[in-house]
Amino acid sequence: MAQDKQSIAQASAIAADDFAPDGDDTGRSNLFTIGDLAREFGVTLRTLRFYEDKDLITPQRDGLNRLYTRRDRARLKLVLMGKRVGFSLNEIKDMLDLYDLRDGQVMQLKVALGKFNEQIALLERQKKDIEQALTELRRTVSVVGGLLKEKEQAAG
Amino acid sequence: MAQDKQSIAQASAIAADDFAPDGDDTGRSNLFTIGDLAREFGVTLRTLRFYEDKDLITPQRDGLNRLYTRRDRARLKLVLMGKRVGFSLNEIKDMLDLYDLRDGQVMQLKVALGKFNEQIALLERQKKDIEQALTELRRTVSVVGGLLKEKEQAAG
DNA sequence: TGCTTAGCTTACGTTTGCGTCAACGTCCAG
DNA sequence: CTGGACGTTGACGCAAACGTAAGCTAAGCA
Repeated sequence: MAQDKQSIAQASAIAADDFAPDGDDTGRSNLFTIGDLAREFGVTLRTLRFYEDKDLITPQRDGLNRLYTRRDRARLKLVLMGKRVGFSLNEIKDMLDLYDLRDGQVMQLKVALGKFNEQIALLERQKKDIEQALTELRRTVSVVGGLLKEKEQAAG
Repeated sequence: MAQDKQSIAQASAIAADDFAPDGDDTGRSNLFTIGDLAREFGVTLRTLRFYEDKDLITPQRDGLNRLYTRRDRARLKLVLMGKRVGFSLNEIKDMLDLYDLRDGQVMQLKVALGKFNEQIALLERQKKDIEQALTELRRTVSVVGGLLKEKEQAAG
């Protein structure tokens, strides 16, 4: 089953800002090390490298060392949000790529909106499945519980 | 995400009978071929062989061909029910093995009951996770939807 | 100089549940 | 004799997301 363990950690919500054309890169602390981001978002270094390998985030380099910009950080935020709501990394990549095309902004937002709605439908189905499973389990528990009572009385 | 596709097909409910000491094997049609069971339960041959490989079901042989008894059939039923409610094949195997020990019947039923309740708790957690994801997605949809309206108005 | 911290790359391992060939054997109807 | 239907045993493939070494580098500091 999915949605397993640690659904804890960073659940930094998405803001309209995260969908802005290009995060204002004129602040001060604009560069992060891999460790910085890992700590901030509660992921491992391996994870960040993995995401890079999958072209989800593409930090610059200072020699060999990775340097993440605010834009990278924003992307990571979107990736993690995507994961939380059940998208696969591939789906997330598709959306981010689409976003990068920037063919007018509107198109991509519409596409994303579509995927979000699909995902909502999917999650609702899963929720139903789980509810059915719960129903069956509870019924079974009562059946088995009944048997147990009998047995214990008989043996008691 | 789990609970994916085909949650359709055979959802033959569990009855108290399925937990009986040993299915009365004195009826007539007591032997089934692999194809029989596959059709009856809507699984593939591959699946049944796979279950055998995992020691979930251990049919006899007629030469090379598998022959399933009513007991095997009952086990299969339990396996599929276990799957429906989210147990892994390993967990299911553990329970079936335990069941086979038959150290007094009561003990195993108690253990199973415990696992069922754990699973109920797990599913409830997953349900909550999904609900949270849904909440976040819906919020995001409204945010993105808002952005879209703005953009479309601006662009006319 | 030696330790610690932080980072790097490469690459195999893990888990779950089968799908999908490949290459044959067997038996029955036509 | 031939073509299906039904069955058999391997055995590789896959998807997802990293974990987990192994082995190396470079900087900082005590």
